[in-house]
Amino acid sequence: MDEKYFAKKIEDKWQTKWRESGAFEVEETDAKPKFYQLEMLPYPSGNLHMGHVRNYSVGDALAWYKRLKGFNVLHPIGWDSFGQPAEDAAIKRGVNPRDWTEENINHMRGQLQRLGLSYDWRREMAAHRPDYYKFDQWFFLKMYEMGLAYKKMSQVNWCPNEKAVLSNEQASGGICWRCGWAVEKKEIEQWFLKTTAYADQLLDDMAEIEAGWAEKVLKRQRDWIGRSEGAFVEFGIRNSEFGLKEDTNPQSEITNPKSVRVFTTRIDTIYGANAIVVAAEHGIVEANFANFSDETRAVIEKIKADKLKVTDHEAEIEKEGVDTGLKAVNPFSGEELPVWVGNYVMIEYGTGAVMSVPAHDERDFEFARKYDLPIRQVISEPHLAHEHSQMQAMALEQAFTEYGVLVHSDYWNGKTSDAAKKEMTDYAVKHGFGEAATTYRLRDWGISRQRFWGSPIPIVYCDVCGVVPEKQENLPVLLPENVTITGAGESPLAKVPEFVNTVCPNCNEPARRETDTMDTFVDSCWYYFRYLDNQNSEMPFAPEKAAYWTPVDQYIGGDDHAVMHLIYTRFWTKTMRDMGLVTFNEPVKRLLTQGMVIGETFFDVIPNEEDPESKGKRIYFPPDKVTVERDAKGKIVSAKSADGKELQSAVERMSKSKGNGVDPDEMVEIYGADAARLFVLFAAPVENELVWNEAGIEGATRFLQRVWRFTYKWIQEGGFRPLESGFEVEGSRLDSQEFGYKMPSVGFIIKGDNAPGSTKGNSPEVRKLTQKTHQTIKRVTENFESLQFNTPVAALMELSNALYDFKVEPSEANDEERYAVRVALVSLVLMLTPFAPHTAEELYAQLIGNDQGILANGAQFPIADENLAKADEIEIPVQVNGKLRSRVLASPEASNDDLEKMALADAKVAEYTDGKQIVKIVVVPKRLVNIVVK
RNA sequence: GCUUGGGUGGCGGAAUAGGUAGACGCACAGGACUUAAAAUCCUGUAUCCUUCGGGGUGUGCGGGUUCGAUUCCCGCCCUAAGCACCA
Repeated sequence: MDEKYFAKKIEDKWQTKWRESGAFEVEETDAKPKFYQLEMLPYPSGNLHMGHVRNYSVGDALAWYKRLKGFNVLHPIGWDSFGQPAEDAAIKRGVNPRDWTEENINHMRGQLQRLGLSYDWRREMAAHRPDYYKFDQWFFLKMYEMGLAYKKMSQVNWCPNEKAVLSNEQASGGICWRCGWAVEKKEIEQWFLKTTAYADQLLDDMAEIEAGWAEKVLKRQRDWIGRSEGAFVEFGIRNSEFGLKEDTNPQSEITNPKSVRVFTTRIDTIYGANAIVVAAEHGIVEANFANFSDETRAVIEKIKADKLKVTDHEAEIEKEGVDTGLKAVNPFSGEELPVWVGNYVMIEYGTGAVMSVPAHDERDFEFARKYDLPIRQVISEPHLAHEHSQMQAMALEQAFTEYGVLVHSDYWNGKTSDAAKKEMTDYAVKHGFGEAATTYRLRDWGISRQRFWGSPIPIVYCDVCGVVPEKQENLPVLLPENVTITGAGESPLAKVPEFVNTVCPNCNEPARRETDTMDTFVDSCWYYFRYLDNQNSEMPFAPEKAAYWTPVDQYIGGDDHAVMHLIYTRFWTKTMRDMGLVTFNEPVKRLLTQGMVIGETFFDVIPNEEDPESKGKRIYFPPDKVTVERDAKGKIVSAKSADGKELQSAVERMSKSKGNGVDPDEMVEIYGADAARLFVLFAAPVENELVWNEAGIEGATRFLQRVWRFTYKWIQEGGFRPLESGFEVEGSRLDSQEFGYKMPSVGFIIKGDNAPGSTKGNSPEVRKLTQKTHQTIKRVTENFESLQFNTPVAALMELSNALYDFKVEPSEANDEERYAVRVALVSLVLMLTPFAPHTAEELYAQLIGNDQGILANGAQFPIADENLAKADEIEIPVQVNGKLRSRVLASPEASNDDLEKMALADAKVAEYTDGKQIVKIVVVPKRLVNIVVK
């Protein structure tokens, strides 16, 4: 054993050993319970960043913990390797996206391996390889068969100059990223997956995972799905010349060309309706458009045009509208209402038409204020109901959106909102002008992308047969090689004749392929099922393998994926269940969302007034090129660039472009993988943001070195020489029931009823150390079970400090002392494994005298012995009137009476109680005594 | 604007279930070792007062419940994230 701790040396050694022995390679077995530990797979951008390091360090710690707890742990990794950056690199630099991606994967795989992450590398998958995307296509065809994939018109961002479809990022700010032209919306036909068919299941099945998912994630998903219960109500149209051309209400089953159907969650407010407001695209507008005045038409055209503008979602859009002159009839009151077009009504949601009730809806209120429409209160707070019913009009300052009691509502007066909602809906149904309805915010998932670097959608267009799905046996539909990608034009594949021109799978006549590729979120929907069976060329995976390994026991990733990815993959699982591939509803039992890693940034803001496009843009400076002055508290006073320019600073998400990224390779080079990983886990709770601070990592190194030095000293100075008397000694490993894990030998093993480690020991020091050992085991175990990673590191540091406090020289230590140290040290090393596996492996090897490795030796996570963890004496604080005045030492078994007596007998306490009347004494067993005096 | 988290030393953060606030680490200061430095080891470090025994205050602010509140309740302030016309 080296006297000094050389991180690089032991990390190389153990990484090689693990690889050669296949230490983390697993297969299905009934011998152990399974545990599927999964982390979100990286996009192969070229370099690992600290966010990855954090994510994978947490996952690896859990994987190791579960292994040491006797589980058969599946811990795989792969690559989310389709996507825009590869294509952008191809456009900008003319590289082949495939080569670019493969190179990046090779580099990043090396980075992961240098971190010593315990993956089963045989199971690696990459989305861009045909053996994977073949099954994206396989799934698409299945969904097409099931009626879950369909085509419809939909909007994309469109650059009229480049004639190219842009992603949201490329259209950021409403201008094309390449040429700067104003981006427009354009309607093209695209493929959709029917996520809405599972809206209710996506909501209701949350009950199954509530215990393991953070509430904030579930809440965001609930909001995203946005189920609202309400009613459709039909308003007759009095002077509509043409009526509706067709039923424009996709969710409706009642069609009446002479009416407008609205969706409302507040049918109880219907007597307060002052208008019907419809979207500009609504059928009733189209049908009567010719009859409208020029001004009306102009407003409607403007509203439509505004909707095609790409805007940043920041600014609140001012309400705008126009009275069409059409008249609707409130089916409850018979009152005639004007029909308006309003820019705040969305054609995509509900029926594209609302009843405007300004008194009880904020948007309608704002609209009514602007156009001076009447505002009538029909819901009142219960205690004001009588008063309100006497008044004709109420001057409301703002909309009253709460539930209450109905007023000015004829027959329904006095009813509560709850009761009225139900009864009025029933009434509408009975009279044929309405029905109960549920609507969702969730839209079907548009998966068409007009890009090259994705999985081709396996559809063929035939002049004879129409839309024809490719045959399963013809999969994969391969991406062509050697395509020049320019970024201009509709879809890169459309310009590759060898790809486009094909024959119809149905009639063998010439036909054309679909040239759109799939959204990369498709790849990440089911990748973790591919790990189970990544060589399978017939099926995405064998259902038996899924039955063994899935659902995923623990998933870890950033909460930026709380909605999209995690909803899509839940949706996908439900379709796989309906295909008979899996038998459960939910793919992930427990989800841990980790916070971002952030760092200080320095930048200059462009004040340029003349060029409005670049105004306000930030130019970032790398922190190491910035001269920073800080005050005594460490706050930045000033920051200057090399040429003396005053810079602003902030704390932001790490990224290359901001110059505040930290290179994991550099960290590993300087401090070692173990120290870097240990620090990342120790620095902050996983859910929190982690502000990167270089200084802290030295603390992690220091801790590992302390453990190393202690072990070295005790081994070198004979602390673990055979015991001298009273104990049976063996030369090989042996299970020690007392400790729940194997206590292997360094020349000795203790056995027998009178072994000192199985008692508390005789000297106070030994008792204290033994106690600390078992208390630490208890704490660390509890922390792992509740997914805390910073506190167990603190506990291990305490145990290490306790060993340093144990002031006995190894050469002079007696059997009892040496045994206690050994138990503490082996426990410490085993508990350190999840955080610093290389160091732990090496220390363990030194302690037991063989190099086979922790897992091969069958070592397990230590188990705490409650009896040994218990303290002989505990300190009981004594309060007088709630203020801490003294402490007394008592046995943990001391009765309340004993504690009370001891407290009263205490001299310090007496100072505060003398001459006062004792009103009450509160005794909390094992906790404290509080004496209340007057 | 709405929703949900979060406010604890110079900093990151601890504190089962209402029961000793500040574990552990960083940073800083002092000491030991050394020719010296680094490393290491030891000591101290919420704050104010102190006759050095100790005492007062303190978990964003104001109130409440309780023998006792960082923890529970009410009101407010600040902050981060998400959503943003979803009827």
